[in-house]
Amino acid sequence: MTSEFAVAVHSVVYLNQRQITTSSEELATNVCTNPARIRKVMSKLKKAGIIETKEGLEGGYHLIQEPSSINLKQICDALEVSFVSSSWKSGDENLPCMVASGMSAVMDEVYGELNELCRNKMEQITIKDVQGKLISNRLNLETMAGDDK
Amino acid sequence: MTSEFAVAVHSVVYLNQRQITTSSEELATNVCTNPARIRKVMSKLKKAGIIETKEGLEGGYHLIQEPSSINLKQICDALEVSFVSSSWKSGDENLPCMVASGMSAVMDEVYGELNELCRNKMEQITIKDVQGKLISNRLNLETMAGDDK
DNA sequence: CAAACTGAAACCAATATGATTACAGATAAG
DNA sequence: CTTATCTGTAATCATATTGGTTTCAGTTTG
Repeated sequence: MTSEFAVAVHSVVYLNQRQITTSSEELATNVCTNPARIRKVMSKLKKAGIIETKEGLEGGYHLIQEPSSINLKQICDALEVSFVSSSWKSGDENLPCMVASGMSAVMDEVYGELNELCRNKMEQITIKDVQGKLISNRLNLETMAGDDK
Repeated sequence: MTSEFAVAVHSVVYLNQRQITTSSEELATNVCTNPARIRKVMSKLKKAGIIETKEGLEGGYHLIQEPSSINLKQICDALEVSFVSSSWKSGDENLPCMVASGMSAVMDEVYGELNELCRNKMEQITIKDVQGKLISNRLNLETMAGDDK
């Protein structure tokens, strides 16, 4: 699976924390990738109405939705992410054997179902939830460190 | 995602249809891949107790479970398949920013949950079900062809 | 023991993924 | 109205992942 989804979620969380218009370069530094990739991903989020962009001097990206109303399904749909898929196909449509000619279609159906399942799960997680996970992970880490003393 | 899972499911369905000990070469021809890959996948299914192998002359693979009692979770567990995952990580653990340092762990958690979801779904589909899908797809195709006349 | 198979590893080729570079178009500051 | 700074987008390059090929030791049967 491509990691555009991670880039997008990370960027949105960062934008939510910054609260001000942020350039692709600053985002790239935080995400640890390059500005062009950030721009490619963010332009899709813009088309989906999740963020707004501003070109020119002092331009960049900013959120236009509340973190509690943005869910991860909106993001994966905006990017047309496929969580489960495979480009390699087993068998061959033209072989005179039901198994050889039909299995790849059946597997595609299976992958499609799994993908739907994932998308539905993503609908239940918001950016606010992700921020919550970040914070609780951070607290756990600090607690662990404390235990060492 | 790697396509070992497709190779395994395809092979098991074929074994179920053949009912006799089948060589890696015959399986490779049906799956459209090479015998070495078949052997690599099948040796894992053997360790999981799904198939039996026979070395030497007239050797090969055969099922040792009923198609209705083999589910796809058994197969993906045998292969240690990860349906949803990403090797690329956003951010960097060492950056002094909660988002940059913590997002990749959060995304890994998310991917892990999705993977569990997929594995649970796979538990509900048996090899017999897959064979059923194959047959119904085949029937649909024939019906479509009939409509054309 | 000879033939036909699996098991496993090393190596090669093709494909997919991310990085880099470049440039046109937009916008704000002066 | 010109310049600097930003996005949007595409082309190209580098690297990583994935699947294919080859090889050989070990097993089993005739």
